[in-house]
Parts: sequence; C-alpha cells; structure tokens
Amino acid sequence: MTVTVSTTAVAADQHDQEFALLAKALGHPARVRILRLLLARDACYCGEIVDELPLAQATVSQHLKVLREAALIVGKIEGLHTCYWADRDRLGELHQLIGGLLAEAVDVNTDGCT
Amino acid sequence: MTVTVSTTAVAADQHDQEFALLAKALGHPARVRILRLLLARDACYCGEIVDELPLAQATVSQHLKVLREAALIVGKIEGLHTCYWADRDRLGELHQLIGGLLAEAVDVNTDGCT
DNA sequence: ATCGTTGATCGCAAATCAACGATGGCGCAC
DNA sequence: GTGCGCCATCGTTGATTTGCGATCAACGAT
Repeated sequence: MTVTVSTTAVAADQHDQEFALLAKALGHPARVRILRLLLARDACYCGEIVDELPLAQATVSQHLKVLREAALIVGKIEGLHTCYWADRDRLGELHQLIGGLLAEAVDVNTDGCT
Repeated sequence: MTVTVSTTAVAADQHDQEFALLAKALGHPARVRILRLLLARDACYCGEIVDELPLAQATVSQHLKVLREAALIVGKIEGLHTCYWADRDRLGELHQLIGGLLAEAVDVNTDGCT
C-alpha cells in the first residue's frame, strides 16, 4: 500500500490526470449536448440521440464511445436497440473536483504582483 | 435584445458551446496543474510555472495561452516578467454549469429501459 | 549601444481528434 | 434460411493539438 501521508506530488498528478480525462470528454459541444439529453431523459435509445443531433450516426456513435470511456454514460444492448443513460455520480465527481480546486486558498484576489 | 423566454434550443446550444470551451481548456493534465498552481499561489510569474512543470518553456507558454483564451487565467506583463493569476469566478462558471446539469431532473435513476 | 533575461511566437513533426461512408455483427420477422 | 433495421467499428480524410527548438521583441543593466 502506498503512503497516504499528504497531497503527494504523485497523487496530485493522478488527480490532474483524472480531472483532465473527465474535462476532455466534455470538451466537445456534441458530447455536452448528448450528456444533457441523457440527463434530461433518464435513459434513451441510441437512435433518439442520433435523431436529435445534426451528425451522422457514425459520428454520434464515436462521441458516445468517448463518453462511455470516461464513464460518464453507460450503454446497454437491449435487443435491437442500445439503451444509454448518464452516470450522474460520475459527473458529480467532476463537480467535486472543481469544487475542491475552488476551495484551495480562498483569500486575497488582488494582484500581489508588485 | 433577444427573447429570454425559456431554454431555447439555440440558447442551449450556446450553453453547450461555452461548457465545451471551458472543459476543453481543462482537458489536459498540464493545464489542470497550472491552474491548480495559480489557485494555490494567488499569483506568480511565468518562470515559476515553467520551473514547476516537466515541460519546455515554449510548451508551457502554449498551455498558458489556451487557459488565457478560455479566460480561466489572466496574464499581465510586468516589466521583464509576466504575472499570471487564476480567475476564480471563471472556474466558478464551469462549476455552476455542471451544477445546473446535475440539477436537471433528479429522480429515478433505475433503468427505465425495459 | 550592446548584452543577458524573460516570455511570446513561429515552424515543424508526431500524435490525436472529428466527421463520415462503408462494412459487419447481431437480433428480429418472415 | 433470407432480409432488414440498429448500431459499433474500420478506414480514410482533413483539421487540430502537443511538444519542442529556434527565433524575436521588450526590457533592464552595464
């Protein structure tokens, strides 16, 4: 087991990695749109998502894959259709990560340059 | 002035655009690291950031540019040095955007597929 | 005026991403 | 079995990103 003494540089790096991974997955409007759609609808079929977006089926599938790899959404084959839904907790993780950043040293914001 | 009636599709698109823009800027570990560094230190010179990262000066400068373009950080030339600091409010915007997403329809999370 | 320092920018190479048509697997209907 | 609809994946194209050395502009010091 690794020592969990403090915010080691290594641990922080992994933090950054995780943060970046999540942020990157949401770094494209189409993917934000898809996630919003899934959050609003609780769950829906891939076809509905394709219908909703001005993109080819292959492209949407690609975006879904990126979101899946970031674990922001889950897909389950259901006979003919594939059902997708958002993992709210996973998005919550990103929310918390940012919250953690914002909490770091909240004090004077005036320019301490000079 | 535009009508602010409801969450128009167009407005939502702009929302997604903004969301993606911010997320994309944070979609690289080095940039997360830089932002963390600036948040922790309130403000610091470019050189210090370069020293802190295992990257060449040109690369760091490039990352700083991306963060600047996303308005997540601010840079001010100060004689020889350039002083950078984080815009906490801007990061807060992303935080809120995610919060807004999470708020959308918080109910049954069981699979409504079948 | 000529350095040395700082940091932004240019230009290049490698890697990755975005979008799409085409293909293929899989399940259902016949 | 054959055919069809759904969707993941492959392969290709063009655009963007990443990382870096080299260069350049601005500035302070000599």
